[in-house]
Amino acid sequence: MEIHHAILKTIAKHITLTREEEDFFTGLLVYKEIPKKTTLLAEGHPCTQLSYIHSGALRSYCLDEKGKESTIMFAMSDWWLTDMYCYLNEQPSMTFIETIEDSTVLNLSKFNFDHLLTAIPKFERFFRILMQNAYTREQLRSIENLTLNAEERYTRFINKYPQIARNVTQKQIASYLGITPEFLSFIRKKR
Amino acid sequence: MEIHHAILKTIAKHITLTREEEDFFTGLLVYKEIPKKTTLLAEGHPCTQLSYIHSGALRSYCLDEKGKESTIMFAMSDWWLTDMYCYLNEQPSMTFIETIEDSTVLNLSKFNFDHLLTAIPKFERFFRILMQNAYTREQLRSIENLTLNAEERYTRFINKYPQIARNVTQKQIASYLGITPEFLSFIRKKR
DNA sequence: CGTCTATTTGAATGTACTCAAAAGCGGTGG
DNA sequence: CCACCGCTTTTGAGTACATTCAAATAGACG
Repeated sequence: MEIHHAILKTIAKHITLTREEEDFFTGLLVYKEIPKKTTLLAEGHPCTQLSYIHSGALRSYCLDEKGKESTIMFAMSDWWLTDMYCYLNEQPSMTFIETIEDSTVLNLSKFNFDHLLTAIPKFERFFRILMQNAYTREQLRSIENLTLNAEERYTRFINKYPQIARNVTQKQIASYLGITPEFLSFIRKKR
Repeated sequence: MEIHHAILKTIAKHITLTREEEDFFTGLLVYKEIPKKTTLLAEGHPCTQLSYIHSGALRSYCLDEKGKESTIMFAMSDWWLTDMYCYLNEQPSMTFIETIEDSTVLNLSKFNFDHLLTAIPKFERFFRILMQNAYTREQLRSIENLTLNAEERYTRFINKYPQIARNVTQKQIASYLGITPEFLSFIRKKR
C-alpha cells in the first residue's frame, strides 16, 4: 500500500491533479511514525506542521490557568490536525497535540503549505473546502454546547463519533464535552 | 460613496483583482436595504444568499424544540453572514437571520458564488481565508464555552465586541452566551 | 507484582435555571 | 403629548444541574 494513496484520494474528492502535480504535492510531505502517548506539539512551541493522519488517533487540547484540560478535537485516519490559528499566523502554539495510539502522519510545513498554494492554486479550493467543513462543524459544536445539557452532549458524541468513543478514555471524552470525569461517570451509570 | 467600495477594499486585503474582475464580481452582487427587525431568512426556507453587510447590524439564531433561542452570531458592517452549512450544501435553512438595525447588504447567490469561483479562481483564496478565520474564531468560542463560566464569558464578550454589546439587547447577549436573561441580569448587578 | 492512572461512589457545595411578579422602556395611536 | 401596550430587565425563592473533594476500586503497563 503506497503511503500517499489515501491522501491523494481525499484530495481527488475535491480537485483534480495531474500526475506531476500529485508528485509535487507528495514531495512536500514528510512521513512520520509516532508511538502512542507522544506529544508532538506543546504549548508555547512553534506550530510549523499541518498533519494529515494516515493511521492511528490523535488529540489536541489546551490547558487553562488552573491546569484543567480541554480537548479541542480528536482526529483519526484521514483527518487533518494542527493548532490552525497558530499554524496560519506563525504564532507559538496555544495547544498540545498528542497521539492516543501508534500513529503515522504526513506533515506539511507552513513553508511548504505557502509554497504549495502558490505553485498549484487549485489547492486553494481544496483548503477552502477543508476550512469550510471545519467551520460548519465547529459552529454546530458551539451551538450544541450552549443548548444541550451534559447527558445530551454525551449521547450525541457517541452517536456521531462511535469509533472515537471506543478508542479514548472517559476522562478525554469528559474534557471534550466540558464536564468532569466524575460527572460523566454519573451520567453513564444512569443510562 | 460608491456602494462597492467597502467590499472591494476587504477583498483587496487578500487578493488582487483587475478592474475587469472587480466589475465582474460586483455585477454578481445584489444590493438590498432592509429595515430594522426584519427576518431575511427563516428556518426551513432555502438559504440561497451569502450577505456581505455594508451597514447596519444583523443576527443569526436557531430555535430548539422547546422554543429557546440561541444566537449563532452577530454581524456588523464588513462581516459576511449566512447559514453557511445550508448555503454551501443547498439544504433548507436551520437558522433564522434578522436585522437588528436598518441595514444594507450585498447578496451573493449560491449560483453566482459557484460561478464566481469558476470564473475567477483567485476567489477560492479569498474564501479560503474567510473560512479559515471563521473556523479559528468558532473553535475559540467552543473552547471558551467549555472552560469559562458565564461571568467570564460575558466579560470577554463585551471586551471583544464592545460595539455589538452596545447595540443589542441583554436578552440577545444572553442567548449568545448560552445563559438565561435573568442570570445575565444577576451577573451585571454583581459587577 | 507493584505502581500509576482511570473510574466509581458519595457528600457537600456552587453555578445556573425555572417560574412568577414587578418595574422599566420604547413605540404607537388616539 | 400622553396613555397604553408589549417587550425587556430586574428581583427573589425554590430547584436542577454540575463541580469539588475525598476515598475506594478497577485496569493498564512495565
